[in-house]
Amino acid sequence: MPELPEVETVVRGLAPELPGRTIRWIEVLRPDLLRVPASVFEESLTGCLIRHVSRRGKNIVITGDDGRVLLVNLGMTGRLLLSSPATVVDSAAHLGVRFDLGGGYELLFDDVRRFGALESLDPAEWAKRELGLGIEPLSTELDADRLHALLSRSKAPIRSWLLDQRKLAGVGNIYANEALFRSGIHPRRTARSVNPADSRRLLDALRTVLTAAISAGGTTLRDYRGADGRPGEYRPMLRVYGRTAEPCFDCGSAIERTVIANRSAFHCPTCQPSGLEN
DNA sequence: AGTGTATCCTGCAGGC
DNA sequence: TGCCTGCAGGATACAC
Repeated sequence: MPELPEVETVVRGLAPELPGRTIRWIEVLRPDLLRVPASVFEESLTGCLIRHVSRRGKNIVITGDDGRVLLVNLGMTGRLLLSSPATVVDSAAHLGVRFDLGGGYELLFDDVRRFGALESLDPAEWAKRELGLGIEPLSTELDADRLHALLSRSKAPIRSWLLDQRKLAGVGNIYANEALFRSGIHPRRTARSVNPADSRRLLDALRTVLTAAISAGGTTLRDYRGADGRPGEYRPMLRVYGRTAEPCFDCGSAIERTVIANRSAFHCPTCQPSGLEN
């Protein structure tokens, strides 16, 4: 599911509500969402005073007063919902973990497919984990030159490169395909074939798409919801993702679906030449 | 070392 | 109606 804009939307929904609240108790209904025994998870977080909510890549980072981090990855179908006295959530059909925050507030992790994960990390573990994540695409530390330098080291298909969280953190299949369309780059071209001018356009396209999607509250294909339970509204703005055989908005050619590394890729055969024609 | 493939899991759409 | 196949916003253990 959830890529950077969706996770950012969840974080923005939780950030005004969670800090200052304490995790009173935790109920684990689906232990396979954790990487440690439920008792260990519960013990490490019960009593934790929440200080801060942020995002790193596709991860929701909930930091406690002692620096401990509750790291939430939504996987494909995960939802992190805030139930409050004013807005009671009763739609969690696949509830996995429930955090009681007192005062009628509950943080609910709901996940149909259970590809999501919740982890409790001490500051050192979190610092180590974060080192493994690539640069944030919206960070000012990333510019076209740096992106080009990173791309030039890989002969992986550019679509695969964009999905690799160790290189760039937060981009998933929807926005990778959308950004490649907008920058006129065929998804199967090698990363190192992307020249400086391409890199400039790709970075601009990534930022345009991610920023617009955040403004729309993300893209809901089926399962995604914000912390308030509302779907995202970016779907109608998608230009290639899920539009197999439909006309390209720019040139009218039929959008093609191919498979790269076991995952669908969508592109316009006219607007995104493979570079292998001649 | 750096890639692509297969797998985890459930639900839904489409074909017959 | 019902069965079957394929497909889905992700991450990761493997084989090459």
